[in-house]
Amino acid sequence: MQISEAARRAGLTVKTVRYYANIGMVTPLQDVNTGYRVYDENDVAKLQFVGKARRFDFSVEECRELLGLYEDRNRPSREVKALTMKKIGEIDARLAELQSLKDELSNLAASCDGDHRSHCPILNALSAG
Amino acid sequence: MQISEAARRAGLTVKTVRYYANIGMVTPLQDVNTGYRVYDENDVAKLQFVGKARRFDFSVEECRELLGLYEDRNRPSREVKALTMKKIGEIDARLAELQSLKDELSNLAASCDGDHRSHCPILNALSAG
DNA sequence: CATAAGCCTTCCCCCAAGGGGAAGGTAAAG
DNA sequence: CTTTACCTTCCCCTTGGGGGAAGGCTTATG
Repeated sequence: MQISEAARRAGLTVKTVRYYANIGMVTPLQDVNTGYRVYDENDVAKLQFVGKARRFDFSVEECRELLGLYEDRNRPSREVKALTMKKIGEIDARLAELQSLKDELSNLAASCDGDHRSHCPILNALSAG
Repeated sequence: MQISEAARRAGLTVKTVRYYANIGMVTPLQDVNTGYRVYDENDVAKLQFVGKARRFDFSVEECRELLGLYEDRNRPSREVKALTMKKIGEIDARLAELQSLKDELSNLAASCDGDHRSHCPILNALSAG
């Protein structure tokens, strides 16, 4: 099939699929005459896999790694789990960071009247050394 | 003072301070002879303000807006509060998204033995349509 | 036959928010 | 006089593609 159908079936944009081909992540055959990329079922499966992993916040490089593990029928599940746990750790760290930011901003917002007057504890806090 | 001292006092890198000058956010005077940027106390205060707002996850454009409000002695505190509430909303949305991702990944990780064998529910989930 | 539609290709610039480093000017100190 | 430590501009790099130009292919229609 052509790239647009592969993209549609994987739930990705054509640009994205072409990008994955360019970086060597999902590499279809290429028609010698037309230069068109030709995707098969296996390519579509890989595209879906990567799309899903991306939605799980795995980076493109991590997706490449997962894809390698996915294609290696004999890899230990340990490796996949380790990558997943690492990602969970990163998400945890980001959650804590964002929660802390939210708490501080909430405190500031609560202390600001938010009316027509100019007095503003938020700006005061931002400008305090 | 020169840019390195301004950067040091604001807790920013020289690159960052120069960048803020280039995009017109904190614009110091420039020595006609040497071409050196010359910062005064007010510039440093603005740099500190922006640095703090950036740490609160405000984008550079939002910082520019906050800085405008900060410099307008007569603006209603309503405007600042609105920007802050908007940012809190964005953080909330990201928190929910990350929490959901974490839950899903945690479920997957829990179902995977993570041993030397190749059976891996994580990969199976990623490859499932 | 001409041409328009609808695919496809490569190529280049764009985003945020700077980081890294080269090439070159300036100033103060030894 | 030269070293050292500043400073400047300029350009490429990052992530994960998006937007669009210029051009090639095939097919359908007038």
